[in-house]
Amino acid sequence: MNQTKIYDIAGAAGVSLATVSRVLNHPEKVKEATRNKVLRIIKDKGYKPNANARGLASRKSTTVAVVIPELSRASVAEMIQGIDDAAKKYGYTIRLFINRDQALQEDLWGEVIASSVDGILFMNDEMTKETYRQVEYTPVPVVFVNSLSQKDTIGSVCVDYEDCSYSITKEMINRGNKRIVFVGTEHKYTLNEMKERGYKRAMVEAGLEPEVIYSSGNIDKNEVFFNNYLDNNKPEVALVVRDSMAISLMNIANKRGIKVPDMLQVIGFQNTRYALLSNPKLTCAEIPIYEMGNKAMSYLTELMKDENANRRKANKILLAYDICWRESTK
Amino acid sequence: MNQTKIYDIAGAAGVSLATVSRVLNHPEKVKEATRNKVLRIIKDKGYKPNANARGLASRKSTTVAVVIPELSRASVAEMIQGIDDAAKKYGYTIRLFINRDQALQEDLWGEVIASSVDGILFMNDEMTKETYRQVEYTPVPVVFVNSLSQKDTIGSVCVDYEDCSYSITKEMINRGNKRIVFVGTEHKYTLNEMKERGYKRAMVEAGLEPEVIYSSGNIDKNEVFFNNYLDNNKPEVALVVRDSMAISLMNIANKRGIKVPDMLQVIGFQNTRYALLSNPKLTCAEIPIYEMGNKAMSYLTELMKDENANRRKANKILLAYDICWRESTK
DNA sequence: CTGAAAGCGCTTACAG
DNA sequence: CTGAAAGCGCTTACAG
Repeated sequence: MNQTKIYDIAGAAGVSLATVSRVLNHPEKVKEATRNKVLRIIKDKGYKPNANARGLASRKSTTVAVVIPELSRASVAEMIQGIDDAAKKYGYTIRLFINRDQALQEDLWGEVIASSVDGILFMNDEMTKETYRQVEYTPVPVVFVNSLSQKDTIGSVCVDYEDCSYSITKEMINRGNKRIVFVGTEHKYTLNEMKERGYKRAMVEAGLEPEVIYSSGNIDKNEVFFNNYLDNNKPEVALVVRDSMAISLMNIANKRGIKVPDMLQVIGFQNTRYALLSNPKLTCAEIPIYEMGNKAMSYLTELMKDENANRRKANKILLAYDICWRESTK
Repeated sequence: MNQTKIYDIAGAAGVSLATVSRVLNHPEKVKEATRNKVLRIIKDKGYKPNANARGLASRKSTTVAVVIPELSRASVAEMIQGIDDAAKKYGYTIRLFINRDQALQEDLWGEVIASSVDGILFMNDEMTKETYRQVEYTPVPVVFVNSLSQKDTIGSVCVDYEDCSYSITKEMINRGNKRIVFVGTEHKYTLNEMKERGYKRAMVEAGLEPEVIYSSGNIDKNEVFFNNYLDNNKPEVALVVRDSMAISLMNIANKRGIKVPDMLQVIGFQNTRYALLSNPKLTCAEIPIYEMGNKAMSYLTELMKDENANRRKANKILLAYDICWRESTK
């Protein structure tokens, strides 16, 4: 019930509490014999230093905040897995902040800062000027994950979605397809806009007419929307920003007798488990989500170690993507 | 850069820091005029109390640990969503601990306790004696989520999976089906065992032979396994513990020309988005995952308020489930 | 209703 | 290499 204190360890080891503290934080400053003795007692008693006291005294907490818009997306979960693995490696624990409501972002950010974390991993769907301002005033290092920073004072780890979208589009054009439609989301996301730009660039370069439609994230609405669209259109290829939407589209096409991939090819942008459970299996961009989280956390630990991090130019780390060709393309 | 301290507020308001502290923690003890003045200055300066100092002085941290086996399951994400909403309501923040490796659970638990959280929400796939022992020695309240506690000193919020499985099986028997197979996971999970028990009970009661097979969580392996199974078996109904496995099975059946639901009916146990994106759409148990997280967090706040919580008998809260009949059954 | 003071459990210059 | 002491930023009895 009563947790062991540093005093108890000091007492049992016959040293001062300063020495126990040093064993924990600067072991090289303690004579080996003393150190081993203290270490043994710490282990015996199962002593764990109180995190609050430690944080208060050292002005460090060895915890990082992970700020995400929501959790239910498969990609977010996998990213956090990557973050957590790196965090464990460097001895950090994670404090989760879910920012469901954009309007409340400023409040949330206040909470994050007050929680006295040593650094922040920030994933945000929409980067506004306000967001950048907030981040720049933050007293601890911040790294964007799965978003590209526009300021070179703020680091980010991302994938070049524009380039990815461009490549896929170009490849499909090279394969002889002409009518390629880009399916985005009604709601504007910074990342989806990158994809849209890449698509448009490839189409325009090839002298083809870009065709962009926007659908909802809701499955029922999607089905109505896609049915309507297919009533009047016969695209050869659909590039769909979200896997769930891509699968929805394939299901609708199938029901209408439009064979995938023979009559319509469909490509998604994430390699979630959905992609493998669909029938036919979805071709999609392979985004290294786990690595993104992992790299971002590693990078953040570097910044947290570096006193002058905030004055230095920040890195933009772009991870390589891949394309997973499967059954929904020919 | 330099955060405002409680001293700054006290200075600006012309009161002692004790008064500022009271405004924050026991506002009713402060005269209204003083309180309002202090509150205004707090707001003006954007003051947020340092969480570590607060935690140290009050021996409370207003943070709770959420311990989960992994994050990539859709159900876990949704549960955390529910937890987070309740946490926000009561002013708690969440600290996430991912317990990927059962063997390391004891270490993890040590970390959790050292992090000086006020309470713990614990989701665990396998409840061992060791686990119970750990939990009982924990100095703060613990609530199991999506697991049923066997001890009446430990509270839990769950669904009666056994009953759920029993009902579904019975319903399918009533509809005239005889050959009903239960598809579990190779790896043993406490929850899946509950489902298996319910299934068996219904079968035995009806004088039917229970038939249980175990498959892997891995999609590729599943496909091989299901193909093998269907080579030699013609079940009328498959009850599958995991949605992704259920969908895999449907896809395989489809490819083999086994029409779902005409020749084979498939039922899942979670209502994830997979269920809606499958073709045909999967019939499944509707487990109130979000509510589970939400209720568990609410219950935990009650326990955290109650000094004697650990001496009282704990609640077992069983949430109602539903069944979502869709296209994969007839 | 308010203030002065002790104390929460650590870390880290500063001496030695 | 080690100890005594100050201090981190709060909260909360205790007086008044």
